Amino acid sequence: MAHANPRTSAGTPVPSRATLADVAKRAGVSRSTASRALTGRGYAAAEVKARVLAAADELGYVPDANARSLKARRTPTIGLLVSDLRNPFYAEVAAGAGGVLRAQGYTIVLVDDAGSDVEEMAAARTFLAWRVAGVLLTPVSASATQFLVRNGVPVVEIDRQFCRGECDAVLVDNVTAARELTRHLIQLGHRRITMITDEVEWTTGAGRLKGYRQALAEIGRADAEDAVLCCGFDPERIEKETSELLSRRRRPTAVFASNNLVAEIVWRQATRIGLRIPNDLSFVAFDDSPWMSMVQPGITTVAQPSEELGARAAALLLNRMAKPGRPRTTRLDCPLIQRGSTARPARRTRK
Amino acid sequence: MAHANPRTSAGTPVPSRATLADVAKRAGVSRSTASRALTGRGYAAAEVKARVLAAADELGYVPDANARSLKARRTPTIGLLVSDLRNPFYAEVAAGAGGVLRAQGYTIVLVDDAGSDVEEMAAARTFLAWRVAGVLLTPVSASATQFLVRNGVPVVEIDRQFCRGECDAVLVDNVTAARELTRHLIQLGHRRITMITDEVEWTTGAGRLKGYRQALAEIGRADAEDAVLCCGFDPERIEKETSELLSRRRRPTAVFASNNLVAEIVWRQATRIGLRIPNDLSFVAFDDSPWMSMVQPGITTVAQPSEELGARAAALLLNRMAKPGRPRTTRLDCPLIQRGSTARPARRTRK
DNA sequence: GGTCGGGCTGGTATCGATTCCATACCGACG
DNA sequence: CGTCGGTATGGAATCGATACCAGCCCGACC
Repeated sequence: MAHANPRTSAGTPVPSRATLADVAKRAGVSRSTASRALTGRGYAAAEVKARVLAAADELGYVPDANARSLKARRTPTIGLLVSDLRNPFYAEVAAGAGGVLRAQGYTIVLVDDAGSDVEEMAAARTFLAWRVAGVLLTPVSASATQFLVRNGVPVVEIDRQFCRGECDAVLVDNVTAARELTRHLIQLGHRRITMITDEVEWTTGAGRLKGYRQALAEIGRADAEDAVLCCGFDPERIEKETSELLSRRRRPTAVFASNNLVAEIVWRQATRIGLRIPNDLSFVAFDDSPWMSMVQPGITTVAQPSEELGARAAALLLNRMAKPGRPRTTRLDCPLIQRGSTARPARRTRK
Repeated sequence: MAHANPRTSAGTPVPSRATLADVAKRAGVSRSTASRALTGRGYAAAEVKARVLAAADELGYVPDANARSLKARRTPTIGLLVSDLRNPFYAEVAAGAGGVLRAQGYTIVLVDDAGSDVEEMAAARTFLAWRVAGVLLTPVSASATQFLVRNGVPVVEIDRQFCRGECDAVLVDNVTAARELTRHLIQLGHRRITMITDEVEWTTGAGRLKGYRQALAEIGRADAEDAVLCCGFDPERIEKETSELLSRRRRPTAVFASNNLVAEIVWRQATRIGLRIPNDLSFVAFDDSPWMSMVQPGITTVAQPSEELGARAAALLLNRMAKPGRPRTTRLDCPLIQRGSTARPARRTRK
């Protein structure tokens, strides 16, 4: 249903607060004058201005943002849609964006869509209803973005891209980073490298897969398609398939986890099974996460500049709101961080 | 300045979108009828209703939340104020609250105040301006809460409490949990246990300190006040003082980190110095964090039910909005999670 | 002295949705 | 036949802030 009324809220109406009219009356001027005195737009005699300001202070007047937005048909508000706040990656993206936006006087309306495209679409409707000035999102489908763009809302896709050419995007260079990471393993002498990933369809999964393949192609191993373990998003399934993979007699000498969630599961399984890293298994991950620098040995990763991703996206959005133009895609680099989880493969794997 | 105009937003007004009047005209009815047909309040003939619904769909009508809120003088929106989204604790609180609120049709306005009371107060003004139906916050001072309460906004304090008796709160039982944690160390035979904390003034720091002291008092060691290292919030200072403490000849046999931030720093210093946990040093922390179950050995902690903290606070807020009443404080338990970071103290420390 | 223009103020329409009220129609019933 | 109750609809006021416009005063300048 397209217009199910968004739950007309609960509770009682807020207790009446001072309005502009109250301030005006107390200062003995008209609403127009009070407005001018408070906003500083238009003429207001210094003496009158002081009186109005004083009246406002005494009444604890706080202008009603809804009324203001209604009249202005524009709100100093940005919609922010992420997939899962509990994942440090998204939390940092949100923090990065929040810093920039708050500094510019914008308020954030936050929605966590739990990775569901239905929730994502619902959030898009909410944003539109609030007439937000722009939207930042880590998309899980194309539809929400398209819906917003069609309705004239500036949108910036973050981390993943579903609507290339239709809106701005701030991504990381998944291909290059994944290639570097894989090359690193290859240089150490690894040949049986399995990539474990949840998906290979989105720009993230696809890009990382591509980089991984490129590196393998450089040593003539492009055909090793069976070396990719794509498990979907269900943690239990990832757990099961990983465990199965690592328990094989002829298991890979190195694994490449495609993001921090997968990495955590893989690492736990490897540890549980008793594989010593890096002696028995080299381990790399895409997307640095706090624990990766704390476990022993530390995990070799490419670090996504997650906070910067959010900050850049916010800056780009503000720019785009100021002056429309052709959509641009920004791609940030992910530095390779070498820690102790990678080493030469053990000799026993030689045939 | 009380009324600095909240940056009158940037950018151009949103492109005009379909309004209720457009829908009404298209369906050949009045705005009143269209409104009744869409909201379902009041009479509307089935045939007319269908026509209005169709018109709305065709026009892609999305009701303006600002206009609606203005008229209703109430918005289905909750303000959420946390100290640092990058800290998993706050991220989880936010996620927990978000789940409950979204399910009830509420939208979240999020502010991250970076632990600053100035930002906190600014956020309170923003919330008031938006006429939010209620506010959830992890306070860093009393003023924002008091300001909101005085203005009739239902508030729930989370994790910390500055306004006891003035508003609801959802906390954890800091005293009991800290006592349990300390007792655990004592039972293992530790006598020189240092608590490392950033603050001892807020209900969190104070409560944890109290529990720690209670446990020590049970074995007649209540006087060991010098055993508390209170370092403030600056990471470098915590680092320096911790490092100094752990490098002493006669260092404690166990340390108790008062939260996950402090714990991370302490743990890193201990590791850097080369102390083996738990052989050279037993280590416990308040506030479980993902890395604590991944490092070897895992860290013994009391786990704050952070997500539940958020969810319960949200539920409590909704309740309070529905029917006002005396403020209530809910206290959740923190289960002790024993991992490998605690053991009997080494014999060398006997005198 | 009359006109001009700048400083300043208040009245009023407006943003979009909701809601109260007046009106109108219909069948049923006294 | 007149009236009543229930269904249905449109007109108009309202929420709070803003902005346009008309109009005022006053000094300056021709």
